Amino acid sequence: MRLPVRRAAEVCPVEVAVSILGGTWKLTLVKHLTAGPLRFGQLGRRVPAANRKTLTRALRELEEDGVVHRDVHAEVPPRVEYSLTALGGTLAPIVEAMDSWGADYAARLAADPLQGRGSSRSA
Amino acid sequence: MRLPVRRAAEVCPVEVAVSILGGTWKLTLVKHLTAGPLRFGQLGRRVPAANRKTLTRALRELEEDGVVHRDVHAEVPPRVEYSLTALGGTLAPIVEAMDSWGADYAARLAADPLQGRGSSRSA
DNA sequence: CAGCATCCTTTATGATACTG
DNA sequence: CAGTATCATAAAGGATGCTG
Repeated sequence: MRLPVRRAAEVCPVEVAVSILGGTWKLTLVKHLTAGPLRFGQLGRRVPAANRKTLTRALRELEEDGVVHRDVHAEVPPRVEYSLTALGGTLAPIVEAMDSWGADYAARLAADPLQGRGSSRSA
Repeated sequence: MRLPVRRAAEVCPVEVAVSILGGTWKLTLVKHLTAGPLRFGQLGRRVPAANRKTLTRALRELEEDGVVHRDVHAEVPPRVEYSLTALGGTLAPIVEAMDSWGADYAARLAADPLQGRGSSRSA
């Protein structure tokens, strides 16, 4: 459903960013990683609504897109640390802008529960 | 597939923004409307890759979410103008941030065509 | 012109259970 | 612990044709 990055690039630069970051949980994951590297389980506890498979897929795609680095430690039990790449670090302004906009939007919803469609899209 | 806004709000503010703006074409439409109101056909010509139905749906959802205003003129032939609401106008920083990030990303791709997955997601 | 109706395909996301 | 495998489902996005 999401545009391939190269095709998005032919349309509009914003669409490139959307195709890489638009997936559910992806920007939330990036946001949490902004504070520093986290293990798979730690990320999972920070985003309980996402199951392991979904989480794995999102992280793999972010990795393929060069946003996230995956560090597998050869230990038992396994330890896998995720961190932002240099490119991923450049997402900070986007994360901040969307975080504050989303917070404002949520505040409006709370103030006027009748506004917006709110439940027209499932999970 | 996309989270309902209210559920997203329980997870993370960034997820609220993603649920509203994450759909294909949506941020591109907002970007074009930043320059001023546009008619349906004008928007379509600016985003030729999206067909009428997809365009209509995206605009309706943006309208329901309070980002876009739809102005139907009682004329023949019909004239429908889309514009940003006040709330939609507050998206400018996000649009700018994602536009420049996407442009940088596309430039990297062009410089090193082997990087990224680029075609792992269809349209 | 700006849509809507219909039908279709893809795939994102999830539930659940198993494994090195 | 950090996954993978399998199966299921809804919904996003699209093609095409009709209409006030």
